[in-house]
Amino acid sequence: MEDGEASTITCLPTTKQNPLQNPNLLVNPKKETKLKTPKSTKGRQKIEIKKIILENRRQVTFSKRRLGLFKKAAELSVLCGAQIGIITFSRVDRIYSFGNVDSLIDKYLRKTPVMLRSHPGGNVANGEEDNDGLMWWERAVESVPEEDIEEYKKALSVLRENLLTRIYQMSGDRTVENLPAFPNEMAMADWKLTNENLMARNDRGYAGNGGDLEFAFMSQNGGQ
Amino acid sequence: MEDGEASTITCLPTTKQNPLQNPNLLVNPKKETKLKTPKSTKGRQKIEIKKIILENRRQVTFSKRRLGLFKKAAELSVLCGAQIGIITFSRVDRIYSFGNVDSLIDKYLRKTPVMLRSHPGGNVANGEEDNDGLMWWERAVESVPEEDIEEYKKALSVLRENLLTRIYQMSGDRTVENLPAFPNEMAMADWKLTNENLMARNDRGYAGNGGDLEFAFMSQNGGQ
DNA sequence: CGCTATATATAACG
DNA sequence: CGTTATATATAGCG
Repeated sequence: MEDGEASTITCLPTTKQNPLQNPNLLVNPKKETKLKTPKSTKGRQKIEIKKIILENRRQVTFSKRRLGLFKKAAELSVLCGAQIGIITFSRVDRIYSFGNVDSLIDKYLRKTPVMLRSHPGGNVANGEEDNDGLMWWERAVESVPEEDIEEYKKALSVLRENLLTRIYQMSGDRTVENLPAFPNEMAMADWKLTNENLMARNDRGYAGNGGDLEFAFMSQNGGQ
Repeated sequence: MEDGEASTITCLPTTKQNPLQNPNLLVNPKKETKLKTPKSTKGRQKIEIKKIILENRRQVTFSKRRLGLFKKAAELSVLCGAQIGIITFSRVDRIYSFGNVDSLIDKYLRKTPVMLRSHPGGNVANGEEDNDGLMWWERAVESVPEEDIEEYKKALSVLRENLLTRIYQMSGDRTVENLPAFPNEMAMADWKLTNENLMARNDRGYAGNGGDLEFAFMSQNGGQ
């Protein structure tokens, strides 16, 4: 990324011309005797996407790629005006995050059906706002009337439980697109196949699947 | 945008013969008429990391890059055994997530210092476990003794408040490396350094819908 | 969506 | 951490 020149189209040979060509390349690449290839490095080698064993090497890779990932995220974020958040836990539980994680988490949780399910008997979709148009979980704890505190406690508990449940409910990866309904176990462990159709479909499309949509905090965007 | 600086092929390859030159270029290095070798495509063009205006184009880019991002994440996840979660909200609030988001969110929230700070007077670092080695916020709400319920409520409230605060406190990106206890701002600076104003609008006002609060707690690294 | 020509990301190696 | 040689990701287009 750190190119130094904003080269637009200029009158240059379309192909890379490199003044700093490698010696051996300048020579006739064809016939070669035992002249050793002075290639300074082997360059980027193809690697298999399997867990890197060497602790050390893995660490390095983690650093590099994490940075790369974040960079990509940043670009995507600005190119398309999207909000992106990334949370990463290294093996030692060190947290590396990117973006307004907190904000996104909140947004995510709100849109996630799980929370709704936790609601102590009530249909949020019906708009069961009590106070200032805020949903029960949005209200400050203090505002919860004493008589409802029991329910509130229960709700919180269930919420956490549900969350945890869902956690173990799936492992591998998951690429779920939006959720008018419940996150469907979908494609996960696909990319394990190879780095081919890693996350393939999943995009666009499953709007009325399960149909067990019980929550409706859906965004009001119409959209595009 | 389509534009084109059509003035592309006006120049001749100034280079001396590059042995590895593109075939079509090899054919006629000289001024050419309209012989069919128009290079099927212009190939990947360098783009500026600025918000893409054309709705259509942006959509395409979003799809492609999102996929790429997720793929990278998947690879990183496997290569180094790290847990990665990505949440993405498109402009229209469509959620695209990758990984065990729920799990990570939970983990994230638990490790967040904010929560610790929210503890009604207590130093978690000291290991103030009450019940089964669980921290107060890990215990089911029901397990909170009646006499502590007030404190508990208060704590929850503060927690929420802190979260909210932190949300607005920062924008753009942040790469915080977590610590067992309190977080410490760091890497972010470097990141930003390397990538100039890459990110800028990770967060736009989505304040129009009555409450975009989020969880966030402080960013205590006051020290730093 | 699939292609192609390039822009980028990075595995190896000081 | 900086370099180098390659493996990948993708912008532009049909």
